[in-house]
Amino acid sequence: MSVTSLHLTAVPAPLEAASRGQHKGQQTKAAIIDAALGLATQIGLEGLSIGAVAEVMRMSKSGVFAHFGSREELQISVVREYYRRFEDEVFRPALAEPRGLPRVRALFANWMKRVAVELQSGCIFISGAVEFDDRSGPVRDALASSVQAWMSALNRAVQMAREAGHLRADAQAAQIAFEIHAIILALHYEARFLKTPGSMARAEQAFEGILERYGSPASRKR
Amino acid sequence: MSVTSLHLTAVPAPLEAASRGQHKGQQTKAAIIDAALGLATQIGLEGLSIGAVAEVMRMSKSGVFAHFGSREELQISVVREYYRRFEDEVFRPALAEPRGLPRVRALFANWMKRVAVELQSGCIFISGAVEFDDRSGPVRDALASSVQAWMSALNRAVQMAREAGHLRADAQAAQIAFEIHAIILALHYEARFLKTPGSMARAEQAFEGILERYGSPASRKR
DNA sequence: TGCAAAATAGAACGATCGTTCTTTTCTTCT
DNA sequence: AGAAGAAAAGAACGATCGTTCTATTTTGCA
Repeated sequence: MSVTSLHLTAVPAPLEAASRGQHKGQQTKAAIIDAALGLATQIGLEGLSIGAVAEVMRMSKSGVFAHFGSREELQISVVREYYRRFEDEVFRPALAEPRGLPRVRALFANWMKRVAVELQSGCIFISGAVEFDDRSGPVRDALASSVQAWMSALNRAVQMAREAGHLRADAQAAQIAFEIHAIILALHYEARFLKTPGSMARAEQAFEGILERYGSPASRKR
Repeated sequence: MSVTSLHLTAVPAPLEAASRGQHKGQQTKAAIIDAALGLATQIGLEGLSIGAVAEVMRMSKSGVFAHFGSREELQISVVREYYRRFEDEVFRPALAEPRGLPRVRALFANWMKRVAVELQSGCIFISGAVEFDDRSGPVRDALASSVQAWMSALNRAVQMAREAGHLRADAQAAQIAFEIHAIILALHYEARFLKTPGSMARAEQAFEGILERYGSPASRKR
C-alpha cells in the first residue's frame, strides 16, 4: 500500500530521496535489505528466498534480484546491515561509559537488551553460525568476520578492565570473553528454543559470577 | 557396494536379520536412519532431503519414503536416534561414577568427548534448536523433549551433588546446569564456526571455574 | 516350491527455487 | 518537454523438493 502510493504521488518520494542525496534505486535497495533482514532473523539466512522478499516488498522477483545480482550478495548485504545495527545498539553506546568494568558492564547490559528483542525475532549471528559452520564462501566469510569484529571489541574492553586494575592480574581477557559469549548463547537457546522461564535472570546471575571470580579484590568490595 | 552384495549373497544377511528377530524392512529402515543421521549432522534437519538420503543408500526416493510416510517422520526418527546415541555415550557411562561431583564431572567429560567429535560432524540438538526455534509441530516437539530430557538428567546429577555436600548449600542446580550448557554452546560456536584455537581448553577452564564458585569449601580443598 | 505380502523402483505431479532474457515503466538530467 | 538511462515487471529455464500412484522385485512363510 505505502509502496504503491510512492509510485502514484510523484512529489514526496523524490524529495526525500534528493534530501539524502540518493537515487531511487539505492533507496529501494535499502528497503529491500531492511525487509530481507526482518525475514532472515525469523527464518535464517539460508531460508531467505528472493521470492519471499519480493512478496514482502510487493515487487517482482526479478526486480529484487536486479539490485544484488545473486542471492549470495543479498545475504551478504543482510549480514552487513545486521552488523551495523548491532554495532549501533550494543557497542557504540557502551563507549560512553568509562573504560574498565563500567564499560564491560554496559556492553553486557546492551547485549542483553538486544537479546530480549531477539527472543522473538532471532539472531543472525547465531543462526548463521549453525547454517554456515561447515560451509565456505563469501557469506560465511562476511558472517565470521562480523562476529570476529564484535568479539575482539569485547575482548579489548575486557582487556582494558584488566589493565585498569578492575580484574585480577592473572585473568585472561579471551577466557572472560568466551564465558560472556557462552552466557548469551545459552540464554538464546533456553529462552528462545526451550522457552525456559527465568532464563534472563540466570544469564544475569552467571555474568555476576564471572565478575566475582575474575574481579580484583578491590573491585569486588564495592 | 555393500548394500548390493547384501542382495546378491542370500545367506549371511537373512541370518543376521533372523538373529535379531527383525525383518528386512526394519533392517533397512535402521540403515536409512543411520545414513540420514549422518547427513543431518552435517546439513541440519531442515537440509535433510529424501533424495539425498536415497542417494547415500543407493535406493530410490520412493523406496526411502515408504519407510516413513513423510519427511517429518524421517526427521523425528533421526532426532530419536540421535538422542539414543547421546544417552549411550554421555549419560549412561557416567552412571558408573558415584553420585555427586564425580558423576557431574563424568557427565561433563563425556559431553566434551562427544563435542570433540561433533566439531567435525555437527550437533543436531544445537542446529535443530536454531532451525525450529520459532516453528511448531512434531519435529520441534521431538527435538525439545529430547533436549529437555537430557537437561533434566544433568539437573538431577547436579542436585545430587548438592545433596551430597559437594556443592555450596545455596547453589541452585538449575543455575549450574545453565552455565554448564552455556560452556558447551560456546565451545561449539567458537571451535566449529569461528575455528578459534584453544577453545577446548577454554571450556575446561570455564567448567573448573563453575566448580570453584559453587563447590562447597570441603570439596574445594582437595 | 509356490504364493501372499512386503519392499523397492520408476514415473509423474505441482510447487518453489535462483537465474536469465526481453519488454515495459519510471526517473533523472539537459 | 524529451531523450537517455535506470528500475522494475513478466515470462521462461532447469533443477530440486515432497509426495502419490502404479508396476516390479524381493522376501518370508506354509
